[in-house]
Amino acid sequence: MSAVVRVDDVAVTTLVQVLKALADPNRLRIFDRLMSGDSCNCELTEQLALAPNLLSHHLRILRQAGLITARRDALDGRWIYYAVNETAVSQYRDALNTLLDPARIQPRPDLCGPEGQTTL
Amino acid sequence: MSAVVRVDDVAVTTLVQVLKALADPNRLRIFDRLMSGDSCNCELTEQLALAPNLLSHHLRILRQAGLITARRDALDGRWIYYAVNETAVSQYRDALNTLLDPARIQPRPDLCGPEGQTTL
DNA sequence: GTCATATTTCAATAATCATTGAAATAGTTT
DNA sequence: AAACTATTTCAATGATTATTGAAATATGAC
Repeated sequence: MSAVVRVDDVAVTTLVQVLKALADPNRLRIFDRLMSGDSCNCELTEQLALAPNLLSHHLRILRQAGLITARRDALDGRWIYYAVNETAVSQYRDALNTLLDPARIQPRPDLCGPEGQTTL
Repeated sequence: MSAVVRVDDVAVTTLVQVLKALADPNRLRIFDRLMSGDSCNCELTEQLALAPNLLSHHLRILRQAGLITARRDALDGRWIYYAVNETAVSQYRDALNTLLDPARIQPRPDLCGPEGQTTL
């Protein structure tokens, strides 16, 4: 029992998309900022010293990965607030926890090379 | 107290390198295979249906990110076994756990747009 | 030494992606 | 309506990177 857990079960494609979204210095900083609370494009533009259109590009990638969400200001619809998608983030956290779980590391006595034949 | 934790503290560059290393379908599968025990190039070539030199390329990136290690067969040095670097993986797991920790998500009443002015 | 094996490195191509500046969209104000 | 504002989309460029085939390295067998 306790079949070997493979990441294929957790959908490689989805996980790769999330990892790719975070595997960029600018996006990692954007995401980390959003963990400290919602923010709009203009605010991030100031804090991170990036062009608004570049911000918009990175925000879209984070959104397509499901990491963040967008909503318009209730009083002035020109502002768009970005926020961390808590449920998705928790889900991805669990997936990465499984992927990197040291308990999953298996011993390997039957190596394919000559060394693996010694105990046979 | 409880200063806002930023990922800058955990070295953005290192984390990006690790995320980049895993943000590829082939490398994610390679890493997941190695979680099931050490393996050599030839074995991965079969299992993943990739060219040996391509495997070698991806294995190097995983190694440069600190995720895996390499050692030669004790009896026949032509074989090279790759294995997950347990201490590094645990460390990266902790870092990602912090990055994606839902408890870090902060409320944001003072939004930069008009909506944030309502309660003032 | 030569030959065979496991793997890596090199060089080139193809694809992906970050960045930039200009134009377009959506919303507000007057 | 026009003028203004926040943001996005578009098109183009430059940089990175995955992939491929050929050559090189390293080790062991003869």
